[in-house]
Amino acid sequence: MIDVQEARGALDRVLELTVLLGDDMARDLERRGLTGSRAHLVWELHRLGPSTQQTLAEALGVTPRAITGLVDALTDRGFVTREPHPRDRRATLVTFTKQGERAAKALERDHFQLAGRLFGDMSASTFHGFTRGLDAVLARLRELLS
Amino acid sequence: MIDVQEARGALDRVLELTVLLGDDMARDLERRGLTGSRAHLVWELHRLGPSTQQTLAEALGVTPRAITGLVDALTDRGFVTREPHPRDRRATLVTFTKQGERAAKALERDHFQLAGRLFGDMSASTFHGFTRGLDAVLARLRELLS
DNA sequence: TATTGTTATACTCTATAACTATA
DNA sequence: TATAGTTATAGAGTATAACAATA
Repeated sequence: MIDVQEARGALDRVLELTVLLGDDMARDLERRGLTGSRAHLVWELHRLGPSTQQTLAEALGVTPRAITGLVDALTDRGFVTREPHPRDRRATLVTFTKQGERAAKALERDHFQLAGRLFGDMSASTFHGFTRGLDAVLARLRELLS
Repeated sequence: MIDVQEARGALDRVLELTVLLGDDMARDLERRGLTGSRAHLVWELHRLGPSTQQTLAEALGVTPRAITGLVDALTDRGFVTREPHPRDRRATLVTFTKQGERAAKALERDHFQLAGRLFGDMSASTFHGFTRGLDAVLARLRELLS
């Protein structure tokens, strides 16, 4: 249905969007004293509550070893602590400090704010046209990757 | 105009799109023996023709030191060579080998193919609704980052 | 003096493999 | 035996700073 050149133009703009979005979010994270990977851990910990490093490894899709490094860095910077697991002495429960809690809530606020900035002023018809196409592309991509 | 929760849902799906797109492209690159950063250099070199490392540093938005590392890796793997600059003995011209040329063309083909897979089967109205919203979001984002 | 690309050093993120303590 | 998390080691990407060769 769609011309190849037109499709390519759309893909290029989608890729530009991913780059700019990454830049914008990295800017926020730097202000919060977080890198992308550390923020991802904070985000998931906020979603899951106090968690073992195994659980976090699965949530982030990285090895347990990578979690050790991220938790070390977040501990050094005062965002989280390692607490003993109440029923398994092999495991630790990664837990927010007050500062970590505040940072997680700030990420949440930044996220809402960004959503508002990107879409808040859009007309309903433009917005729904966009999300309709977006869902179609997402469905295609999930199919390609499965 | 748009509800905050709806906007957030759209942002989440855009972020999911960036992740899946990254996964899909990384899969192609691995097949070509390239990492993301090295492929980016190959892509720009294809666009620019034989270039100094300074030029590539500006094109990729990284420091000259990072280019040294990428060119070292691409040279070791047979994608590019460092040729003397004809008029400036300080500089080198990074130049494709036959293999590098083939890889660049393969990236181009993969790119078109991905565009076709994502958008090719889309109805014209869905496609144009999508690109209209996409352009609006891009414009917003450029504004935010400027 | 300024520029090109390098070496030196450091930080971040990631992986695999071997190991310790515990289950 | 299996699991949780560590140490050891390695590779990739990036940055700043000091330096050599050349402009």
